Amino acid sequence: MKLSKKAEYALRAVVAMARSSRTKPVPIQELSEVAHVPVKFLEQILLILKRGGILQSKRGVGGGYQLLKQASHITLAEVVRLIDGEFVPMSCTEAVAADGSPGGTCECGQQGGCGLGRSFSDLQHVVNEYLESQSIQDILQREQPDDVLVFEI
Amino acid sequence: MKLSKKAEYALRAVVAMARSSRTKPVPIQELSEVAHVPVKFLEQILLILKRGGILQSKRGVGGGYQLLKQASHITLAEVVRLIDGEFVPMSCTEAVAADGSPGGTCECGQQGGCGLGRSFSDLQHVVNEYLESQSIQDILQREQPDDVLVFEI
DNA sequence: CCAATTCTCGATCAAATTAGTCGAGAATGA
DNA sequence: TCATTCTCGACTAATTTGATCGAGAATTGG
Repeated sequence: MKLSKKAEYALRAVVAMARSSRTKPVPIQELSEVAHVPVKFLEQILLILKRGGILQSKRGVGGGYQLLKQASHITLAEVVRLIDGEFVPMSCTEAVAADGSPGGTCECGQQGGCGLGRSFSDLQHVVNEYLESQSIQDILQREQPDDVLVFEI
Repeated sequence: MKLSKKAEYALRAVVAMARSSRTKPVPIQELSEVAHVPVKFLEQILLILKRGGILQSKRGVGGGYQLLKQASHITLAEVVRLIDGEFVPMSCTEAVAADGSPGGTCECGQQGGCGLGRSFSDLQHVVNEYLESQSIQDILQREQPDDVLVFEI
């Protein structure tokens, strides 16, 4: 019941990019150092974020990655969903439709959604709403200024 | 980012036991059928729940498992924590103390807790509070009476 | 005491997932 | 043309997950 390292690294990378006031692209190599993420692993991650419309890239000298949107318009949910997929706490939540109406049959054998499915479906919504509510900008504002590592400009 | 099958099965088993009005112990075999969980796997699970103080067992003919507490006094949190351990959404939340005071150094390199750690620590609390708030009795009340399978008495 | 029943428990196992690496290649700019 | 930097598919090692197996110990009924 936790984020994958990949998602955690993705968040770290996006936060690090948002922290920098630099307008030039950041090479993977440099981002890797600031965010404490293995280079080749970060490579994969940034590619996913790019395909997901969060970043843009530029090749060659002076190239690297840049945020495509403002930090205040990128939510935790967006990043996490791209990497780890939707948060689904257990199999039976899938049988419960958004409006609570009966869906398919749960793996547990009951039809129209079981009590556990309903309860965990509520949890799913609580979590999603929280992740949607938090932007990368919000994260920056909760950092302690004295301990933060920023790119050199 | 989801419960293990083990935790899901544990919840199903506890809910099934709570559903039954029977006062005699339920054998693993029977529980396995009602809860749709493989017998030998369920065996392991029930043992954990027993050691965790949720169930009691009795051997021999007429033996089986029984809830040790009322359904209204068993929370989802209790069951899930026994099987899957504490919900910790990411590594950096560990560096944030319960009161928000600076803890150790995150894996991300920052000291006194990073912004991500603080935000996910909040999520952790939201989730824990939800799971603590929901009892097995609450789950029973959300079942649809017509579709539920109960033990024969 | 014997046999059937039922829990106990450690070992083992296959498949899936996770975390991370490698190396070749394509685009870009100087 | 060369250095730089992203692109991308393949690969691997370790871990976790989801089970299964089999021997054994307790309990009850006869």
